[in-house]
Amino acid sequence: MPELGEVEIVRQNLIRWWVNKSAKDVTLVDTAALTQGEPEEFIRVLSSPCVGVRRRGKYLILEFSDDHAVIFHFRMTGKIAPCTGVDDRFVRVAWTLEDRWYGFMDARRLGHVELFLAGELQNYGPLIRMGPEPEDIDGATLQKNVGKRGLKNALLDQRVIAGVGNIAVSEVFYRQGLPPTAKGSDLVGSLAWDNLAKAIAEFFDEVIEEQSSDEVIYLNQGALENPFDVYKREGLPCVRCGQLIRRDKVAGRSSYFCPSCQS
DNA sequence: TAGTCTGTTAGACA
DNA sequence: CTGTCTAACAGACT
Repeated sequence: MPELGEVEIVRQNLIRWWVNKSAKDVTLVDTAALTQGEPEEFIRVLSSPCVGVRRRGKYLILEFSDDHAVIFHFRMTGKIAPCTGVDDRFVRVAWTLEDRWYGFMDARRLGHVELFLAGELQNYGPLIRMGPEPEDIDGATLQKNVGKRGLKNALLDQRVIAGVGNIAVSEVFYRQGLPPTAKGSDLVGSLAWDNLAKAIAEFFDEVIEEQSSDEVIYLNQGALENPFDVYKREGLPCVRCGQLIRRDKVAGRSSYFCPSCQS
């Protein structure tokens, strides 16, 4: 669930499911999922009471009562959701809470989990370098962090602003009328930057509002309906002007856009 | 069938 | 500094 909104939904779910409780039946199904820490200690920590769940950008941070923390990163296809048990398809870590099974599921196995002492978190590079959360960043800071480079490339850089992914870029650019190839230097005036910062935060607020559920379903995993305005809508009419949505590769990844509204 | 695409990101390279 | 490419991996789609 790679973008900020989906990770936040998982955070809120875990607060309901796990905080002030202890998991049982903790099983590291795929030892390769654990990229920092020893399996035995990891299982012991996950079995101790969970005292808090935090999020920073796309990183999910679970705090446990014995002064350890566990960080999940879902990359492309990972998620934490209810599951059937250790034999469920794609399950990499499984556990029970109040006799119900939950798991870290990850079809592509690009995601991972890491074990830390609570005090070590402040030395974790990705968190140290991470830019401000969308709800905290102002236009001037965003402009400074982006500089003059390609806007899409910059926004995907987690040091510039936390949590933005490829979907958010397409959707926010559409809402702001920006072509996918816009440069930082194309955005003139503090108002334009304030609006961009606001649009990013609003996009994620809407995702959290509209997609909250026990299991986030990705578009390519059988979601009933595409909830986005342009993302994955190549060849379909723009909802504002009727022109056909196009897909171009920008910064190495697909950008969906309306050639008329975004020029 | 084989090739192409994928909601991420660190690291290599030009 | 900037941009572009790749690998890590595996499933779904054309």
